[in-house]
Amino acid sequence: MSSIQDNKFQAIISHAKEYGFVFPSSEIYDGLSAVYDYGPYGSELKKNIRDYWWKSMTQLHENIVGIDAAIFMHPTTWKASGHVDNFSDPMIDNKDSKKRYRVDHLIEAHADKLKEAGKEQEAAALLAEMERTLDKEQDYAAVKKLIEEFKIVCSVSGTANWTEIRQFNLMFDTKVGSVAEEADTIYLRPETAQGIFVNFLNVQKTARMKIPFGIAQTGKAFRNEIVARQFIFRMREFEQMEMQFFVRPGTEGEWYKFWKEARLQWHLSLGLEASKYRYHDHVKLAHYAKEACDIEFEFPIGFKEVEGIHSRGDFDLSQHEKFSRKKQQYFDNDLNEEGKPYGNYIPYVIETSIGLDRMFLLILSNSYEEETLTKEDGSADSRVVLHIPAKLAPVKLAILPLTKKDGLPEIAKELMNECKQQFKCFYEEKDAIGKRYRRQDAIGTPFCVTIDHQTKEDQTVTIRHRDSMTQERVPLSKVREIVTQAIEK
RNA sequence: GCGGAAGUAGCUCAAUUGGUAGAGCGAUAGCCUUCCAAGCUAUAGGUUGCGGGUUCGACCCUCGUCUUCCGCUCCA
Repeated sequence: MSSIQDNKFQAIISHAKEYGFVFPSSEIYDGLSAVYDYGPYGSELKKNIRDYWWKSMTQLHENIVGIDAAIFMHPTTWKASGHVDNFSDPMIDNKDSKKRYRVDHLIEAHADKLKEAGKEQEAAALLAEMERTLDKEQDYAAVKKLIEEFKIVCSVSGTANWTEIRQFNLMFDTKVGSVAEEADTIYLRPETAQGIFVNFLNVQKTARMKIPFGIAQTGKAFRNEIVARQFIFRMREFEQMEMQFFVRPGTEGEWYKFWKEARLQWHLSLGLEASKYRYHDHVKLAHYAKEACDIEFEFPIGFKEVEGIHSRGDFDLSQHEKFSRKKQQYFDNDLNEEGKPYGNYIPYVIETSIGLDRMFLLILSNSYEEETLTKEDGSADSRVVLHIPAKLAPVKLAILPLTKKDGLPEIAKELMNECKQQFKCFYEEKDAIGKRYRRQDAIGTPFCVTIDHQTKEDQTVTIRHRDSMTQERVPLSKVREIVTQAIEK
């Protein structure tokens, strides 16, 4: 990462705070690491991105419906999904090499060494002891002792200078039940997907969906990241926009291809440059995946994942069928080549999963520009402008009377009342007009309308375009239509 | 988690060898009525990150602590 890009990223973070897009969480208490709050303009932008996604999924696709599942889910959900077992391993660090190990891997590797050296009994004893202390009792002090007794050393530093054993748990947990002792531990969901899977049949039956069909959901998810940095790119609390698409087994390949292409098109539909996007196909796949790729975008901090498309097979539904003992099958009435119904099966799933906060950062960082201008008298000038796509901009139209006298504010307020029904407007009569334009540039408002003395004579106003800074004279009565057209484009 | 650097007004920065904090911008109110920031007046805003120590006296020296940034480590 170059220092220029680095500075740009810092500038964007500062701008986001200064203009009410993103604040560090709990800032007056020195902040909370890897958690951020969205301010007045940030929450508008975020909502607009979410709405645009939601509409493109559930309104433009007749075979996709939405749900809003709870963040709390039955704890068994996460056993079924693999999150409990696969992502909560005890870890230990070697203080000299700074290398971090999964404790079970470290001990198993040592046992293998013992076996190679012909000390079968010792190896067996070690593994048995690990099973008792680590897996059954989860007595980390005893496991640490075990490591010391067997003089297990780090393969890099060769020392046995270990930290305490710590559990790096992906999931946050909390207690359900008002009486503490009787309370059960439940988890804050680490992904929204499982809320869709456990409701698969509810949705399919009540909305009378036929395969292939999709279920979309947006919502918060929580992950205990080991290192959380890079602003809102990696947060402990974040929002996902996910769509799980259920298909007949055997057709997953073509649907994976379809969604891989369709999702990139969605990004490009916002007018973002294709050259800033690329696919990253996964070679090493997660435990649930058959095929997977990321859509990456060139952020100021380099190419980073914004969205993932995964072919999950029937892993999730099969797991839930196994753990819940409830059939998760779909009866397919369509006829196969032999003229018979396809019959019962567990559908395969193609997942599209995009991080709303990452999309927000994408829009923000890609929109940000420090422009150098030349004034009419030849002197240098500058402005900071956010080229946010009009349909996503927090404020669509600023209504500015040139002066606050002579009846201009009255006309402006009339226009305000007309337009605010339709889209977000901002009214301001203070300060020089140039200064007001700059303030709107800084929050990405695509249009400014100025009411002047001529307006009183011929009912026209100047409309000023953010990106080009050009102005045109238009009838007052056309303003609402012009803005509406631009944001629906 | 480890190593390095930094914390003074919303932002950018001042404050002579230690002598109880200032400016510009920004904000707010008013003046001016002007189509692309930086005209005039006034006002608000700081236990100098926090806590201890040294000192007659600490933004300044010292110790601890917290936070942020950079690098390493980890990452579904």
